[in-house]
Amino acid sequence: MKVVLPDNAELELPEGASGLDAARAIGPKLAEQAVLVEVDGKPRDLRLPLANGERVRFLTTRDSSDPAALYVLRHSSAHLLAEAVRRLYPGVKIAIGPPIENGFYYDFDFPEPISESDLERIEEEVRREIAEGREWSREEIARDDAVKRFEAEDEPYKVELVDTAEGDISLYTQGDFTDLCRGLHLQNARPIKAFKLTGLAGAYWRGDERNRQLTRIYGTAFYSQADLDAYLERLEQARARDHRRLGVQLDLFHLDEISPGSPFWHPKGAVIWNELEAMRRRENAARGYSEVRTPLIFDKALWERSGHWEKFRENMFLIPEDDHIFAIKPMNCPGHMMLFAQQLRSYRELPLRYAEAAPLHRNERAGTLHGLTRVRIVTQDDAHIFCTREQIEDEIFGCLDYAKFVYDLFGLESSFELSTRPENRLGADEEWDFTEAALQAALERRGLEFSVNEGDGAFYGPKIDLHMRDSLGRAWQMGTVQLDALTPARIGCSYVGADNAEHVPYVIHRALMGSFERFIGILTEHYAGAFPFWIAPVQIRVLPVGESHRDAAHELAAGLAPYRVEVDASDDTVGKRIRNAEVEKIPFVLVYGDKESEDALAIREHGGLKDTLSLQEFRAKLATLVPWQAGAEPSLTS
RNA sequence: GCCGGAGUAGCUCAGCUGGUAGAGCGCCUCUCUUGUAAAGAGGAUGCCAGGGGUUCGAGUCCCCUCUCCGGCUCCA
Repeated sequence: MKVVLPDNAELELPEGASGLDAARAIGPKLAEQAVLVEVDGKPRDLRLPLANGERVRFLTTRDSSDPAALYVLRHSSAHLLAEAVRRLYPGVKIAIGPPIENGFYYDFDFPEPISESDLERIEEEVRREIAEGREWSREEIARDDAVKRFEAEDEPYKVELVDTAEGDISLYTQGDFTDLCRGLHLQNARPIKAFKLTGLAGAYWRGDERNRQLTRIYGTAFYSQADLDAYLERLEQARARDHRRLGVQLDLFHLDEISPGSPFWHPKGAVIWNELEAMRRRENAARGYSEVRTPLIFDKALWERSGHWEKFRENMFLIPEDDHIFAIKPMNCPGHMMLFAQQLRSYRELPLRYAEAAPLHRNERAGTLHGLTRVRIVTQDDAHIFCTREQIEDEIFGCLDYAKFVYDLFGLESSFELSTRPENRLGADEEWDFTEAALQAALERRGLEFSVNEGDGAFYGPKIDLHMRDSLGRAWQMGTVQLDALTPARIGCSYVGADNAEHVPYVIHRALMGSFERFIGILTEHYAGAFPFWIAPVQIRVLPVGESHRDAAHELAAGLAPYRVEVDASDDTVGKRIRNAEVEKIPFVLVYGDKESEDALAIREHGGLKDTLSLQEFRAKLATLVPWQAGAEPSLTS
């Protein structure tokens, strides 16, 4: 048989030859260094046979940053970890140990709990294994034999995995350790040049909290020590962008245990908030939304009608009052629907778009709070659009266009996800066919790349979510656009159609930034605290050189209205005051002394770029930095 | 809610095996009046998260609670 190499050359091989055989046929060095073979673009274990006509490409230890090559390295590292743990902790049961984005983990059921201090000795044991040398071999066995084998070893988790595994059962063995595993694995442990255990955590068996909690050991591995060092360095830098750290450093907000998950916004943080709020109002007005205000607390009766009482009560803050109970709203929808339902509505009023950025409260489970990204007070840039069936696609399109406008304004990279009908749902399949198609059509019409999350929609309709990552790579949901064909009827929303009959409107729930709290958290990390001019808490700082320049500096600052300008007339040296402004990440510093005048301002941008401009020129430059002043008037793209 | 870790000055952190608390930055005062990332000198600052216990004596050891951190689970 023949296989095709990347340069299109054909390689003649005996029937049934493996990837490793092919590598040997090309050269001993390649065979030694190969870690996997890509067949028609898909990774395959070197030990598996190739077939006639397949296009092959070898990845070697030199492809040290290739995700597939790292995956193999880390998968094998996980097996070394399991071997070490079994040797050091007799009686431990092993569960699963896959490679993940930046490393790998392995889940164990320890007879006695272990702590972080144990990691060091486990790590040493793995290093010893690597030094001693390990080779992996692969075998395929019958399902029954696999069950017997793991029962004999008293490995109940493995038995369960064999039971639910699909396809052939394969085993990989290194040293005296054999694991149920689909692969792929290295030929031997030599390529593992850097190995590090990074953490310890609890994790439920099969990700279900009703199951037993296992101990998960996280680690990472690289093809070189330098790669590991670089990875740790990147992590360190990412921590410097962490909004929780920057929030305190830049005096934006703080949290206090007197009200967990509820930030205190300091003056500088409030400036950012208010700029976002101004943007929200300006855009909403331009895009045909009406601002409304609805109560913060409602009688439990409303939540019973909306369905929240049944589904969301655990997350609601309740206020008992004599013989009935109020609840602080965790969402705006019921209030907006009450508002809609208060009058007899005509189809001529639709689409009707209600916007409200009210503070919502959600009693999140203890242990889930996280800086600004997981809070108990959630101020969504919320809106509800009441529309007819025919208007759905256009309205979804409008939401997506708006979302894109907001994200582009900040240069944020987001991913759109379409979530479709869940198993547990209400409504006929034809209805879901229609609504899912409408959402997809809107996504395509707006030209957005999106992924599909099958079965992850709400029980009342499909949705489109926007996700972003924080500085440490954790994904957070930001915006959401959801179609709801159920709640409006429950609250009693209806309108009179052209046919003079009563109809229930569809409602689109949508928040684009998501919440101000989370959005500012993500923005802080995105900009590493150096906010763009238009939302910077302090936009310009004027530094009078000496005492005699202070009055002129104040005049200059006044002349720069309405920008947010401060004069730093403290006794510190000019050098120190510049440093302070840099540390505070203020966009512009004007040093004002004998050499400066309105015709010649000494301008320093954050980062050190210097320029001399007249006041007029400087103002013209500033105007270009404010999106809606620079002629970027909002417009519906279509 | 679960597993593991941590809470010391406004911030970042030191405080070994128990003997009553420290540094740098910041803050205050004084001197200097500054030219593009740190002038100099002096000073103040703590319920050592909260509560209970062991001890002659607890920041340090034990127990409980709260909060935070890393995960898991959850997340309309």
